[in-house]
Amino acid sequence: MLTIKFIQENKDFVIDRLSVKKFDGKERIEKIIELDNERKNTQFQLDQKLAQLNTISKEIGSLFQAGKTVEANNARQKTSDLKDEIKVFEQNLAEIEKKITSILVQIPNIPHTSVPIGRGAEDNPIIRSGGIIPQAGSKKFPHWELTDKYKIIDFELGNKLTGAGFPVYKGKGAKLQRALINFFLDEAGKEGYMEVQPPILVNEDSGFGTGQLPDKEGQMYHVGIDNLYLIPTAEVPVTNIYRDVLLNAKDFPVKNTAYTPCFRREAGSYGKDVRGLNRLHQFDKVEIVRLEHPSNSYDALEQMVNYVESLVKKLELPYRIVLLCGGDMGFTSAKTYDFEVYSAGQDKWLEVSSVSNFESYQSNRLKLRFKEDSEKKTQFAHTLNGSALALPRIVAALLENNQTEKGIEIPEILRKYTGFDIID
RNA sequence: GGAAAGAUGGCAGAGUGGUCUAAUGCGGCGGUCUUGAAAACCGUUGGGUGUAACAGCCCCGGGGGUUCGAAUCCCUCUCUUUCCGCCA
Repeated sequence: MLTIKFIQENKDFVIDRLSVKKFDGKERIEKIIELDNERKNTQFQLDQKLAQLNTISKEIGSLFQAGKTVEANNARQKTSDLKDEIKVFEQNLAEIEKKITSILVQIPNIPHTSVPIGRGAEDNPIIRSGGIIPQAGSKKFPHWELTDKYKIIDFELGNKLTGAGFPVYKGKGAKLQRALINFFLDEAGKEGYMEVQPPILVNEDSGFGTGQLPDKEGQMYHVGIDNLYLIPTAEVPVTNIYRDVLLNAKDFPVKNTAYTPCFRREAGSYGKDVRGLNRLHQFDKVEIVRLEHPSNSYDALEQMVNYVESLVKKLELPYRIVLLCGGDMGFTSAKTYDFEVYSAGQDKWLEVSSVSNFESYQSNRLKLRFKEDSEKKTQFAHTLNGSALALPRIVAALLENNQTEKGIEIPEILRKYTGFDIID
C-alpha cells in the first residue's frame, strides 16, 4: 500500500495518477489525510498522559522504598482518573488506525509516469515483437485436439479426479512439463537468480503482504480448517521470505526464482477463453522475484523483460511485448509489461508472462526495508517479479505452432531436457 | 493427537513486580598502539512513532488482563525443544 507520508506530501499527484488507473481516489485520499492528522493529535495526547503516569509510578516506587507508605497511597489515588483518560485515548487511536488501514488497502498503487493512459487491453502499446508467425497454409489444429490425438493431456480424467481446470499430463505431455520447468530454472540460475522451493500453502500474513488479501480473497483456494491459502503464484511465498526483513543497501539486487504449481479459482471466468490449457485452476509456473534499491528498480524491470524475452526467443515462439496502460494494470503494480505468444491453432495471442515493478507498494505491507551504511533512517525496498514462464500457454503455443504431418516438433533447446525430438 | 519445558537485542545468555532508558560475553563499527596486521586497551552498537532539532511515547514470540508500576504475575494463541503415539 501507499505510505501515508507520501500521500500527505503528494496529495494532488496521487489523486491524478490514480485516475490513470481509472480509480477515483479523491474522497478516500482526503479522508486518509484527515484521519492521519487526527491520529497524530490523539497519539500526542495519549503519549503525554502516559508520560504523566510513568512519572507518578516512579514516584510511588521511590516513596514505598523510602517507607513513606501514606504518601505513596495518596499518590496512588491520583492515577485512577489518568488511567480512565488513557483508556479513552487508546480506544480512539485504535479506531482511527483501523479506519486508516481499511481505506489504505483499498487504494491501488499509482502507475509510474511512463505508463500510458488507456482504458483496457486494446490501448496497450506493443513495445517489441519477434519470431515468425506461421503462415496459414496447412490447417492448424487447436491444442485441445492435438493433446487428444497424441494422448498427452487428459482433461476428462482431470474432471473425474478433481474438476474442470485440473488436467492430467501423461507420457510425453508430462515429460514436456518437467523439461520446461528444468529449462526455465536452469536459465534463471544462469541469470543469477537463486533457486528456492517454497511452501505452496501460505498464511494470512503472507497473503496480505503481497496484496492478495484482503480484497482478492475469492481468487485463492482457502483451506478453512487450518486457515491457509493455496498460492496463486510463487510471488506470494517467495516475496514473503523478506517480510519483516531489514536489508543493507549492499545486499541489492536480491534475486530469487522458484518453480511452483499455482492455484486460481478464476471465479467468474467461463466461455471460449477457458478452453483447453488457456485458463486452468492449477498450473505450473517458474517465477522470478527481485528486490531492488529504489534508484535502480526501473533498470531492473527492463533487465527482467530482456531476460523473459530471451526465453521466448530460445523457444522459437512468435511473441510480442506490450506495456500495460493505466486501465489494464493490476492493483499493486506501478508498471507492468505483458508477454504474449502467438498460437497458430487458435489464431490468438496468449499471455504467458507479466513482469511488474511494485515499487514500495508491497514492501510497505511487508515491512521490507533497507538501510544505507551512511544513514540512520530505513527505507522501503522495491519489489519486482515476473513469470519466467507460465507453462500451460507456452505448451499450447508449442503444440499449435510446431505441429507437422509427422507430429509435434520439440524446439532444439528443449531436446536435451525432453530426451525426444517429436511428439507422435 | 497426548505430556512436559521453553520463546529476551546480530548471536549466546542473565534478569521472576519498582534506577531494566535490559547485566555480561561474542560479533559489528570507530579509535589508541603498530611499517601493516593481530593482540591488548578505550569508546560505540536495534526498530517504530514523533520533532525544525530535542524531548516524549511504544517494542523482551502475538493478543488480552491484573497492578500506581510487568521482561517478570494471570489468560489465550502461535512457534520451538524433548518424550509418547501415528506416519511419507
